[in-house]
Amino acid sequence: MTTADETRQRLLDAAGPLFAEQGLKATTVRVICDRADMNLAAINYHFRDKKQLYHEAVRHAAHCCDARVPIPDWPAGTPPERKLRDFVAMFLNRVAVDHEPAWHAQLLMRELTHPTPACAEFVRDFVRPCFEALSGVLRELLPDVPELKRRLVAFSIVGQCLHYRVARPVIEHLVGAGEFRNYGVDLLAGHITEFSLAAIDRLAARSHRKGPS
Amino acid sequence: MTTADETRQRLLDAAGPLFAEQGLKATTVRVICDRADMNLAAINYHFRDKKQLYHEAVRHAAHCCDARVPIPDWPAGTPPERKLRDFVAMFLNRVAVDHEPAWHAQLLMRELTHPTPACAEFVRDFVRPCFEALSGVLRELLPDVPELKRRLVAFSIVGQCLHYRVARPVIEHLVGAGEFRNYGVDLLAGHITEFSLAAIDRLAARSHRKGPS
DNA sequence: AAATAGAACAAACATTTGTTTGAAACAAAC
DNA sequence: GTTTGTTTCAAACAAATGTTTGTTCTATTT
Repeated sequence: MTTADETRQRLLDAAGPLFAEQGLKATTVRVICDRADMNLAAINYHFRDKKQLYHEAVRHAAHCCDARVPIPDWPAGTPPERKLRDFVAMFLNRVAVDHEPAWHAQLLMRELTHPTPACAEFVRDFVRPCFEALSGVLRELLPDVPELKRRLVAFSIVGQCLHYRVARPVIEHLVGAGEFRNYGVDLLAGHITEFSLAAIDRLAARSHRKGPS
Repeated sequence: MTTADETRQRLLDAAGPLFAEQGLKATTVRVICDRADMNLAAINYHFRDKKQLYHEAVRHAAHCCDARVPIPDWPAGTPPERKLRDFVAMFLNRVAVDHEPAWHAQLLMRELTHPTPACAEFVRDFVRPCFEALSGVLRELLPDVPELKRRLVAFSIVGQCLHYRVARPVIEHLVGAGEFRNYGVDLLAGHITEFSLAAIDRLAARSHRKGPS
């Protein structure tokens, strides 16, 4: 039965942007159904209730995000500097830049900053694999650095990337919408990679001077 | 009349944590008044309506944040590296670490990520002065770097700091609440300053090699 | 063609929500 | 002690909200 799945999709596509912008509680089922051109009872029929629809929207967003911008799988021998650049570009493509539909990344950011019960699954299936990939690259770049320090480096990198999504409205307000339009993925990825590699190089040099443990 | 101001404060203190955690729409006036041990009509009497109370809560949070952790005013001749370290520590103290009451920083972060009509004032009085202070320091550290590039460096720095507030729930989930407790202001400020100064040094060297414009 | 199961729909339901109202309590000024 | 202006309070109001219900429509099966 394809019609039921289509309806579910229509509801998800209508609810997604609203959930992403206003959150679960502030979004009403009436507005969702209006936008989806569906009857008011559709949500309770096709999903159990509003909460369940929200949960499925998060799952759907994570799945699409993952499928569209997969975590790179590098051939053996790829230099770790190259891997870092790829990772940053991938990460920016996931969260910072607006693909259509834009609500996927927005809803995931909401889950990051204001977790709901859907967050545990979101971290397990979406955040952690991403974080592990970066940790692997950093283990290559900073083999002799303690685990705690390496984590801080990882957070420095994802923090730089996420900032352009998380604080986007304020950044636009700050530098003007005109300049913000120049912040494409290539520019940002180039800057963040360069910035981070410089710092990593110095850390590596220092830890090497102190000697590998 | 001190009693009216006290009542306003009681309402603000009760509403603040709720607004910070759930946002304007998801927080009900009944819960606020319950927590403040006040009559249901108190909000509409002392503030015009719920929106106004929210707006005042943001204003109050920004004011307290500013007063408790002021932007440093360095004596002439302070080395810019030292200024950067001070700025990072100040910024982390403002947003990353929990002072009591914790809702001040949380509510401001909500305004950052999900702006309301209160945002314009928030950016003008709170965000921009902070950003200008950092820009000044960076002009000293990177005098020969184009404005755009310097802005990206600024965002890299505040992005690193903000990440520990914005993504705190997920970071805790990721590294465990035990390790997260180690992330004190000193540790984070040290790391972020070191990380950023390394990158800045390389940028300065490169721009100097190309020659000042 | 009749029967059946899945989907859509309008209407209604019980709560919840922000706000208003008019009276009561209170404190200060005359 | 009365008056005046301010603050508190219980009750009520209208609008909005998530969910349920019983019916109608539709397409597939028998």
